[in-house]
Amino acid sequence: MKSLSIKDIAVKANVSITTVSFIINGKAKEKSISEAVIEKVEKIIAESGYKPNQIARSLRTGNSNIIGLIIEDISNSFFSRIARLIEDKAYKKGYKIIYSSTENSVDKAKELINMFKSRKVDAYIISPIKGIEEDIQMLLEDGNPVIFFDRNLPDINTSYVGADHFNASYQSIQSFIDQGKKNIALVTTDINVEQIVERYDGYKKALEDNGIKYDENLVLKIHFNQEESETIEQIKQLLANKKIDAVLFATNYLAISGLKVLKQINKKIGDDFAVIAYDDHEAFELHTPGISTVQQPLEEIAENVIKLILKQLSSKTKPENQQVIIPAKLIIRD
Amino acid sequence: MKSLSIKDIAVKANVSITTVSFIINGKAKEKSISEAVIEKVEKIIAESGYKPNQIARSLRTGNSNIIGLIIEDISNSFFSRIARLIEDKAYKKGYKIIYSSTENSVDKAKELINMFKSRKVDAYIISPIKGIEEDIQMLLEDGNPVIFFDRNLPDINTSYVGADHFNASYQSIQSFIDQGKKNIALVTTDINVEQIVERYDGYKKALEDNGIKYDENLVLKIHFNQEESETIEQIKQLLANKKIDAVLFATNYLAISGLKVLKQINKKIGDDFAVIAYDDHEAFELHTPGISTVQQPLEEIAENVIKLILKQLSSKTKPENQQVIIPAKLIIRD
DNA sequence: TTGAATTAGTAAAACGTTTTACTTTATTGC
DNA sequence: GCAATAAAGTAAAACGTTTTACTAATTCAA
Repeated sequence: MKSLSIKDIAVKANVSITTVSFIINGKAKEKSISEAVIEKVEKIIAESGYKPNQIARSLRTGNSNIIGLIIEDISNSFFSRIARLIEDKAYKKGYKIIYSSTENSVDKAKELINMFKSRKVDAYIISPIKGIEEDIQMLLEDGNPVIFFDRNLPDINTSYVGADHFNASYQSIQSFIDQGKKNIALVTTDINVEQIVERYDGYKKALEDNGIKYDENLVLKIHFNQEESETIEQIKQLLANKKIDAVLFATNYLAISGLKVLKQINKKIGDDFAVIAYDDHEAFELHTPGISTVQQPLEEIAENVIKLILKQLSSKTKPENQQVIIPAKLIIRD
Repeated sequence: MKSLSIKDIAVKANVSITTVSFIINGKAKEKSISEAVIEKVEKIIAESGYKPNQIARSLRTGNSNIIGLIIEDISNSFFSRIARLIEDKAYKKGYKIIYSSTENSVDKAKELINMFKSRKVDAYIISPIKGIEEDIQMLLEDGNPVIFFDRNLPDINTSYVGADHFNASYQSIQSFIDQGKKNIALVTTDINVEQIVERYDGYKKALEDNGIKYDENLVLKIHFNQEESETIEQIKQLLANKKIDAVLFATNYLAISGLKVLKQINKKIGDDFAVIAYDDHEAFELHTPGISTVQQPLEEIAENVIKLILKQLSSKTKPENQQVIIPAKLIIRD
């Protein structure tokens, strides 16, 4: 019933707790424990199915082999895919991931940080939101490895991995223009984070470079956690503007709402109306016609995040902060 | 730098550690600590930002306020949605969720169970796979609350929450037949779990009840973790059979592969060819025409799971096991 | 007035590890 | 033959809490 402790093993093997601990932690050689004792203890451990209590271990060592992952919403496929990739890669290095969603709420984000802190996670991987700068700053000051991905907070000085949102957005608009589009709309959110701003800047710059005047009526900023029905209503209104011949959606869920609108108002994507969505989604490939998307390099993002985190975890001194910007890929479908 | 401990607070307040502990845990009244001391200590705690070390707490109390959630794959939208719902609901009751994916690997599942065990999670919510019966049995014998959802293991005697897969499948086929379909295919997986078997049984029974002969050539069992390209190839082969006038896909990712095939071979869904997918997905609503689906009652499943778990956690004695079967909803789209 | 009960609080053990500093015995070098 | 070194192992402190059992001072009841 009661689970075994190291003491039980020590008693069974007739050695001290210390000895068992050394063996468990692979320090037997270095601490000169005899081959015979090692074997005996290992046999007993294997037979009894003893597993060290990680909580006691964490309490003593101060680290947990757990990395905390804070994202906006696990049910968004962008995040769930990246979470899965990060989980896989961390797992292979002996780290576990705990993840939790902020739902874009500053309060929830702060609570999560506190929860992770009091659980002594070894590192934090965060897709941050505005308003938690202070909390992050404290983590950094306490010497915790913190890495941002997908989004960055300009005021905070830490490593970041993300796609090149500015260029991806720029290229999307450029491709519209190359197709001869003149009235290009942008549906984005009012979340005030760098990556969203960059997408917006790329949109503006591409227009400007092509001598197209920026028209504020063509930009729709959706409030970040309103009901989808309201979003749909607003997009419908935007599209009532018949001049619009192309739309860039700045996130996949906005694009999905947008596609629902198109279906409702029976507007077809084709030669005279084009759409590009940011962040791929299974629905886009299946859609008829296929929806062109800016595909974020999920695999590379996850790879780099883990690489940077592990580097920090294994080095005593804090390595230089790095900003890894990975090009996104524009996938043209039809 | 170093984070505060209860001792620091005690020193600052000039009281004993015990007193601080009582106050933190809301036992001050009951332990007759004076109002003045309570206030003083609470003020110091608030000002210093002290947060109890949950690890030490867990070590001492033996519970963690964490519930472990084991699912097949967090990047599958069915699981990520349900995870999100469970997370939300648990969170409101003061429980945190740690989740991790098994990827349908028995080894990984066992490892996860061990990891959760050594981290002393208070309860386990599992979408189980065949092959982990023994491990689950051990958890149960040790008195851990364990609840299955989505899938059940017949040999294990514990609570379960899931949709009524048999009837959902039966109704889907019945609706095909009502539309006059005669050659109805089933694309399913070879995972040997109850819910998949039930979907298959529902298919067979509906055919039988309508006097249609079961034709084994119309049933395709996809190996559960093969490459998608292979799956697509196999579905393509199946659909080479021109007689087929309806297909039920037993999971959402199979349906997605199926839709990709339809797109490739340019086969249209319409009067003479119908499709129903199990488990809804954003892509199905957006698809033109809309894809009919069996919608699992995610909200209710999550609700019931949490309700049962919390009931077990709050009662000393283990409550009766319950099997909660919730009707699924067939959504006809076009 | 005294013994019991209440109030206000504390000391110390316990949870299960890791790790430091130590002991004892055997081996080596000269 | 003896000091120094190596080999094999252990006792006990520490990590930060909770909780049990205790003390001391005050109040109460008869």
